[in-house]
Amino acid sequence: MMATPSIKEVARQAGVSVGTVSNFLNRPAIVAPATRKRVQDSIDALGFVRNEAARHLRAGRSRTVGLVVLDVTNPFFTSLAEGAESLAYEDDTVVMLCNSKTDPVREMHHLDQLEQQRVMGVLITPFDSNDPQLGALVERGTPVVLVDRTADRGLCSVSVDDQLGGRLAGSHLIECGHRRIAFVGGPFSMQQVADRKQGISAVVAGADGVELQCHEVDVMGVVEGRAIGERIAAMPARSRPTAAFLANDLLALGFLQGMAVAGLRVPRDMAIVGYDDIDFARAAAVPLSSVRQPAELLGRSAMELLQEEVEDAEQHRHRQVIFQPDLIVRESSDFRRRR
Amino acid sequence: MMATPSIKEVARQAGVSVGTVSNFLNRPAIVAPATRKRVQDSIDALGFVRNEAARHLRAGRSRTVGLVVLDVTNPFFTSLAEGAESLAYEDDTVVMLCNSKTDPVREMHHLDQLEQQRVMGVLITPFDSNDPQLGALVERGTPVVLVDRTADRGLCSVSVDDQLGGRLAGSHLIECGHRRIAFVGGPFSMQQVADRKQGISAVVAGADGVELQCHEVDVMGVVEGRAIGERIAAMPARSRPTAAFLANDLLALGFLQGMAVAGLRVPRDMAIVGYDDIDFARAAAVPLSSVRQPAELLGRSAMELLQEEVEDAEQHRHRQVIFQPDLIVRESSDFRRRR
DNA sequence: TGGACGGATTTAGACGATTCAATCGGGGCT
DNA sequence: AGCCCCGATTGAATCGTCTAAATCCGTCCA
Repeated sequence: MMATPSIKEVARQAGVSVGTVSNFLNRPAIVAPATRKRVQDSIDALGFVRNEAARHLRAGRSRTVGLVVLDVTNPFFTSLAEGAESLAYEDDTVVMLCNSKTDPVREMHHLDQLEQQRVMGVLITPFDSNDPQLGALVERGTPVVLVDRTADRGLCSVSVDDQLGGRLAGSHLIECGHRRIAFVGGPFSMQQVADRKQGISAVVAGADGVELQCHEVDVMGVVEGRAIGERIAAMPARSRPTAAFLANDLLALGFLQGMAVAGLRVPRDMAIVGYDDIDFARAAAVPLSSVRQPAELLGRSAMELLQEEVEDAEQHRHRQVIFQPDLIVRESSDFRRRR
Repeated sequence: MMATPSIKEVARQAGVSVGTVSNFLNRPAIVAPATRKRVQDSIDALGFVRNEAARHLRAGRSRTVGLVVLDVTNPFFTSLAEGAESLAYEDDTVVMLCNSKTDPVREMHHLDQLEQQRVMGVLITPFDSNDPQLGALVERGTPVVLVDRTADRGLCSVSVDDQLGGRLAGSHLIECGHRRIAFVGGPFSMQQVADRKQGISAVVAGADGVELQCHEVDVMGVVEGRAIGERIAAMPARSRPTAAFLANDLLALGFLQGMAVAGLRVPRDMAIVGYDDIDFARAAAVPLSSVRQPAELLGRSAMELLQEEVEDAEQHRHRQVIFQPDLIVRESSDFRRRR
């Protein structure tokens, strides 16, 4: 039951000082080849594994980045995490994935833990970007990059133009001849959702005789989408919308299921446009039109901004990067309704 | 640009020694109320945050548990993580969620990182439970609990009787009158998949005139399920299976989509039984029959075993906990075929 | 031959929190 | 008044690694 050996035991076994072992680990070039071999052998023999906590303590900062997302089960966020991780990997840092589940309490808990761990930085899709807790974290010196949300104050952020996304979806549906359109998303207090709503509202307002019905949900998941779908399907055909724009693809997939259950055909009876363009969207029973966000790129860029800030904190200038969304038209909305 | 204050500055500001501050943090009861207040005030004033790395170094072990899963996008695993996390939360420990994506290289990388961080322990659904890397980790003293997989050697594990699950699904389909049944899953080298297959094979072998077709996939996701579904749907009705048992619900959902695309009705033309009973299963266009695994309980139990082992490493005896699965029958298989 | 040079290695603190033995101080008891 | 006791507090050592400065030891050149 020997404890994990430390650098000290490696040094003793190899007949060198701890400094040399440390040099071997960090700057092998300055260690003589013969010594190098002896140290390597001792490391192998003892099964030495670096103690990250000690390195971290000494270095003053850890090699871990916290990534706090709203929903790990949403492929959009896992793609995003993928992107962040791929960059981190090259940089020999670790991403700690935290799931806030759109719950401010959980979010806070995670932020606490991450701060105690003195993470290099935090990438976060915050529930509320004006959260004082988040502000305090920044205040105390942890670099924070907002993800999928535009920073207003002095922070870096990486986001997608959600209003444009909303406009793209709206214009498309209007062009297809729809005059009663539903918007589903929530909570409306979330900036992303509000922006997408505002986007479609704007184009609807600019078109004659087009009406927009908004439905708010607490959580944007499949189950909620299906429930709303069934409710809308139950409306009399006269007043029922003929198209729906859902604020994410999970909602849209659920909505699609709701249509199937209610016996409405997609896209003939109901056109559907989702958001995010996750893989499921393409693979759905009726392939889903969706506003694509470059999820992986978002993750990569956020990590890039963070690395930039960490490397040169002094003269770092916060930047807000904004990407453009694309509308991907598939079968679920591809039906030209006659006026 | 002040650095984060340490316990030392808190002590100075409060006019006490560092020992007292530490006592305040760890054993507040033995600190005099007046002192307590002064320390608390200083902490608030300075915005002190504990340094986890230092605690960890001193304590010799961290308050983090690594959880390595095969696929974070699979709700089964996120439920499982949920369960593990809920217990960890009570115990003031942190769960580090790692996604191996069914890739041994990624898995290894995560194990390396976790070991360097000297995590309290690792909960893992390994790609291959005989991985020497995993053995080495255990050898060097990190407690490991296998999840959703039964340990053979000296390890704790928490799993579900997958053979029973396979038998349940098989019996059900046979009772419904099906004589040509497909099994889809993969890779077959994974124990869980192999067991489920073996379970259904056993009951099929015990029934007269029933035939089982097995299809192997690399990854058990929606996309793969749909592809297999379309392939099977394309078979001539004469030889096409009338029922399918899928080794997880993602496959089953994809398979269901494949049926819809091909114009086959579920359950009339094709009965479907999935595995895991994730939320999507109930919410699917045709509600999915599924073999339910108590995912959250699995996570909780695994964490429990780990905590047990950590608390009393000396006289800990490894245990293999096995739960029973339940078959949940829903519409996708609820059709009594005449012989 | 002596000194300077330079590469390889060692030495000696940190880093921040914890812990335990040592000390302090005040109150109560004889 | 003297002493003891006990709760509260302090001080110092420790965890494992890193780094800057110091040392060592050949070698080369003047």
